[in-house]
Amino acid sequence: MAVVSAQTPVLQVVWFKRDLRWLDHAPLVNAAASGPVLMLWIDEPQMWAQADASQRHRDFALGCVASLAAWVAEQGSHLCTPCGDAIDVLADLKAVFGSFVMHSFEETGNAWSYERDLVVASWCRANRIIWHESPCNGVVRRLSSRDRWSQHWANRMSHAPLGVPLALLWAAIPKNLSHWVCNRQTQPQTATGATEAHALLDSFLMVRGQNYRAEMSSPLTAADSCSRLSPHLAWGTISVRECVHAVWVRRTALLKQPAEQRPAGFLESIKSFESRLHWHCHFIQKLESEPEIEWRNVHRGFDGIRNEGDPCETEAQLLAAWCAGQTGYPFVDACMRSLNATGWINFRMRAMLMSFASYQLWLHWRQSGLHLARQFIDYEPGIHWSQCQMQSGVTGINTVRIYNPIKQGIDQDPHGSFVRQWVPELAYLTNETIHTPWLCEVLPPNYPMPVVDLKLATQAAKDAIYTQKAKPKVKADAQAVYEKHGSRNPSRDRPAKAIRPKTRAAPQTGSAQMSLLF
DNA sequence: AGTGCAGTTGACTTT
DNA sequence: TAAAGTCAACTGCAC
Repeated sequence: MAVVSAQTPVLQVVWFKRDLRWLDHAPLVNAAASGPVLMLWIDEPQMWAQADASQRHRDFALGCVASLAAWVAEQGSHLCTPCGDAIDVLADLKAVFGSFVMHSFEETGNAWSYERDLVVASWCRANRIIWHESPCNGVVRRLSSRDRWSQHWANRMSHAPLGVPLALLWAAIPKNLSHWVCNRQTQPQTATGATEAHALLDSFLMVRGQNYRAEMSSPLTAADSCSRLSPHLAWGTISVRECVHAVWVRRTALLKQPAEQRPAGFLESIKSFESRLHWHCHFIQKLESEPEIEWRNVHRGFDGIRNEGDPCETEAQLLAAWCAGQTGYPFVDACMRSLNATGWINFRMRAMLMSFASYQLWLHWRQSGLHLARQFIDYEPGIHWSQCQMQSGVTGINTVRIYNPIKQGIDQDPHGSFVRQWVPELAYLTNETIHTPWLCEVLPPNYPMPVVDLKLATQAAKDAIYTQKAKPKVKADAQAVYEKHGSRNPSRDRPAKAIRPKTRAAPQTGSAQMSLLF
């Protein structure tokens, strides 16, 4: 066995994955403290070939990589961005450097990335390479119980975000690896990366977020009033902890102002934003604890209620209409077309789109979920698949929420301006008819009739889902899902209601624990 | 002035 | 992050 002298500087490889930043980056700090650092991002063709990946993701990620590369260049080194399988790249590194220590964040990703990390871990073991993985945001690896999860999260957030390493010694990149060096000329010139993330956070907390709470629900206002940090959190150009600490700083500043000078609603909006940062990790934790969430119902008692195989002809047509924004329901179509064009739509509309596909169209969430995954620039596997399952009613622990697209349209887009923008063939209709064009005397040309009857389809979906939910075995098994994944955070629960006088005794609905779910 | 009543509101339950 | 239905309290108004 070779004896490595204490003086031998061992190469420290920082493997960047979905953490394309230099601030609050534990692997970078740890690497810098241990030896000469080589910065690595691997362009993995297999990753981009997965069913949930899209060019849109790649464009965003490459922009962030370019921004990271620019920072590394300013620091006097180079970001290595080889293309290929991680194993092959690591083998090349070993061939050139002999040995190294690798640092990265724990990744909670799709099945492909999970498998890849298992292969990398086993390669590291076989090749005597030490791989240090740092916890990512509030997600806990090998979590034994959900009971104390909120405390875990609070503890993670309580420490100040890490700065740039005080001393950074760069490893020399040998000539035979010079083709790995990121050539920024070939990267897209999108303005993105950590700098943009911090600019968004700042403008949100100082200005745009004042009416976040009130304006996040409508697609007319959400685009400006929401933080728009989601793709940055997904690609790690900013950490959740950086956001949380910025929220605390802003809240302190607001509280210092005399109440009458304080911008109305800002504190409430910031509180709402902070709770969503908590949710962010809460949902990713589900995928971390149960990777099968990506393709299998969390509650197996809902297996088979929808077609899990290849879509039949009717289903394929419904799915295609939904994906293309051609369902005949103007608000659904406007939201989908807007999403397809921009890569983003607000949360409530995402829920409505998913609800429509899952209930009125009765499509399995995996099919519709893949379309959304590819469209969302901010696709975050843990959040996405948890949400898909929730909005399809197959978790067993969440309230069934079936959205009415006509009501949502009237509530969130009362003057039809969002519909007019994205469904121009309906632009000439009046406010009164724009959400129900099939009721017009003369049908709008070039716009489809509803692909399903809303009333009938909604009723059929309710019957099916509630029948399933009411089965004793399904009810009983929901408890196990709750134990594994349910939120124990009481602050997310509705406060206990005061007992109203003169009413009959309120019947107990569900267990005390179940009422803690959101 | 007090009563009857249709319509509204809000809290709560069911699906 | 739902929607629809139920029930009781409340409101405005006519007698």
